[in-house]
Amino acid sequence: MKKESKRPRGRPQSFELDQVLDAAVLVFWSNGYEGASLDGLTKAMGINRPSLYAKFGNKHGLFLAAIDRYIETISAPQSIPLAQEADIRAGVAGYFREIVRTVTTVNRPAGCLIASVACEVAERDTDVRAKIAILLGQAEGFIDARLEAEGYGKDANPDASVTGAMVVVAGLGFAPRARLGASRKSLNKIADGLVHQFFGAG
Amino acid sequence: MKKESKRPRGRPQSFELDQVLDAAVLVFWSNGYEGASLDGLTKAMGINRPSLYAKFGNKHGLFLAAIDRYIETISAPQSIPLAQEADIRAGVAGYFREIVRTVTTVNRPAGCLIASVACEVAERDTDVRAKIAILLGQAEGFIDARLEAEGYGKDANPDASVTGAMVVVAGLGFAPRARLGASRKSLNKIADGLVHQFFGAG
DNA sequence: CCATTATTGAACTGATCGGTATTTAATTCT
DNA sequence: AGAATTAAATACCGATCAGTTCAATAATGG
Repeated sequence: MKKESKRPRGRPQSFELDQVLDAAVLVFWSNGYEGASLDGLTKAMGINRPSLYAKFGNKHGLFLAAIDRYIETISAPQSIPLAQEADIRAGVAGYFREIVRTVTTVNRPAGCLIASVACEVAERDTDVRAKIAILLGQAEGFIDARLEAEGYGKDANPDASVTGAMVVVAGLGFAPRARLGASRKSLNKIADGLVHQFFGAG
Repeated sequence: MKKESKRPRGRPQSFELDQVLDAAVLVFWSNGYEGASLDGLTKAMGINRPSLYAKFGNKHGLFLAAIDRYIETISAPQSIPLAQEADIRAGVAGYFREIVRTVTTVNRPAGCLIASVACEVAERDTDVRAKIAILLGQAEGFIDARLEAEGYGKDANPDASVTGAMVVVAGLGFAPRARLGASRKSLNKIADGLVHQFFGAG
């Protein structure tokens, strides 16, 4: 039998990891990577610099951890409809709707930490580039697998294996549009229009 | 009669405005706004700080001028097919092809100064946000106008007036995907697939 | 030659940058 | 109680940031 989690020896950590990461996510999301200062980060996270460095190594490590947290709490839920809706058409529709919802949620930065910030930084940060490329590749593969399982679009498109990539690229476009101030309503119309073009009147 | 542009009195300016702006474009394109330092900018532009400040006021003014230069030299040519191709289908196909070409040109930063950098900065820079929002609005309007003139898609889509916005959003997705390392070939397949979905087999 | 305008390069500003060293506080173990 | 351990808090580090000033110099027109 394992004894239940024993508390470590020294002074207990006074902050919740996920909680301070959520705060860091917001700062990076709004200010970008270089635009986010350690003062701003520590202030928002409610911890001191040494605690931050003990936990995450440096600013870059914190950024990577924040990206993981964002993927876990925000990106992954966007993909749930892809797996759970009855067919791939409804799945992509839900996927787009979730994206639109997150990129236009008020009292939060517009756009998407991945599409708006991480993809910008990816040009000069190979860690970030690799991480996000894998994430998008998974989404594409998942869509293509369901398409194949449903026998969908094989005849409707010159190359059926490109549909997942098409959906992902189109999905990436919502974030910059939202960052310029597009309304949720207008983006939802675009989302519905895209689904209509991809999968027909349904 | 006006006399032809008389040269000013003193020492002539030793740099070409467009030339130093092209250099600034590359620095911002690769490093982002906050990631671009005045040292890096002046070095790449080949001018000194006082010359830069005399010409552009400050870093932000230089960024706005660089965006204008980018629009003039790179974004605007992308839209030429929209006006010059025989029909809107070929126009959008050329538009996507041009976007893919620019976001994957080697020996230059990946992605797009507008979609990758300016849209990120737009979250905290109202000047940039307004400038880019107008630019995209024009592209959408132009596409919708041609669609209406050609009577295209009115019946194929729940709301014909959304097609321009759909095309622009999808077009915005190429830049982040390229920034993650997508090849020109793969993006061209996506571009062709999108045109196929939007306008049929053609 | 003179007046005018621009370039140059360096020095310099105060602020802020990312990152640390040091001390103090809170806890467990012996 | 006291030693050991871990984290928090303050203050601090050198470097770099955007932006400015200044004096010297260079190129033009009048």
